[in-house]
Amino acid sequence: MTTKQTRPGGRSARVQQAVHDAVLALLDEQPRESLTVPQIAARAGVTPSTLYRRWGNLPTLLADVDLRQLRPDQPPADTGSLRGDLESWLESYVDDLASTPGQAMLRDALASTDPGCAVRCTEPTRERLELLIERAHSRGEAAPSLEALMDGLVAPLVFRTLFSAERPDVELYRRLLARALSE
Amino acid sequence: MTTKQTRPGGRSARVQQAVHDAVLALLDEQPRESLTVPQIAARAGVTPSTLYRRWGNLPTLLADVDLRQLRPDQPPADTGSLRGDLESWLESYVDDLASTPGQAMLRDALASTDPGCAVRCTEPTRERLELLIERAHSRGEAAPSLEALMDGLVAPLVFRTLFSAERPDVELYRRLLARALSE
DNA sequence: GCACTAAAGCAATGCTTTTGCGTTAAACGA
DNA sequence: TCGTTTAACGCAAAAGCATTGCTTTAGTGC
Repeated sequence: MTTKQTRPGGRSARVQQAVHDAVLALLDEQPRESLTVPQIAARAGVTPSTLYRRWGNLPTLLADVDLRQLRPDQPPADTGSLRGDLESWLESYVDDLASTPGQAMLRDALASTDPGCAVRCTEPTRERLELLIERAHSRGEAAPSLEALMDGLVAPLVFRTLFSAERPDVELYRRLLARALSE
Repeated sequence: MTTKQTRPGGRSARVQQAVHDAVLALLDEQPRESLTVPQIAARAGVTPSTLYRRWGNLPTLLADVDLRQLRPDQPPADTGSLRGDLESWLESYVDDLASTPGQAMLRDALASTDPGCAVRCTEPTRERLELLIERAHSRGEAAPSLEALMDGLVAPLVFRTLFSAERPDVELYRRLLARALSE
């Protein structure tokens, strides 16, 4: 029995890098909606069929690029309290959600044929919140569980940006935060 | 100045009906993912260009059909208390969300190029919850606001079905309900 | 009825996606 | 280091989807 082999080295990696670069470069020149697979392929110096075989379709490809782009985020500022940490995190998180690329990423992750795409796309947020919770614990502060924060903060914010088209305002996330911290 | 005229009678209505029927019939025979616009057009006895001109694209069309299908719901049972009403509503709501067509509708509404699509798709839920709230008030019960229920119940459930692939279980929505009612 | 025009039909066109097959170059063992 | 194996890519043809200009049909109001 042979385990299914993969071959990530050399050429594959180069192609992936070229494609990612091409996507970012193109997104800098035109809106996401007018982006096409053949266009990306051309810019990356690759055949469209390569992209289709590796990613399957455009949303999956874009979600993958966005996801990788999302990572290199600086560690969140330590304000001395969980409430402060969450407040400062919320500010930038709401900005991300409301931004055009942020919304596009959510849409792409959900439109992807790969179900794991949507799951992965919330991973960075989970990790970030988990860090804040651990930090609170190490201070001796009581802190809600990760799930409580996801339900109480992230879910309402994401829900609104997806289904209501109005940007969450400061008052809203203060209210959500107050309620989440009374867990 | 002439107001923009529309012409909903006769033929237009017939085409719309035929298309809706075609979608439902086809969905009964094959998975949503293999559905195409030309296929629907053929079944409805209509040209594809008609569908493209009226709906723009497949997700918008499917979301429209689903939305119309969603309406004729029987009024929710009156259990005598808001908690009971919400519990029984939650049960069927979670079923809807977890079902394949339910998930497909969410995805289509979000994938649609018409932003209003996603908004409309939460309307039935809002109306339903508003009814339960009014009912509670007329009993003299205290009740959370509609927004509080959307944030505390709907948002976490939708978020999970979209981003976590695991079906919300009874324990979860009991917990959410308890918390929402302590508003 | 009659004129007006929104909405549908038709058909040509361009673009995207899929697929079969040959080629290239990682991965691995001798 | 070299040779073998095969995952991943390139190429090109074919299939299918989306778009558009023009024509025809049939609601709507007079």
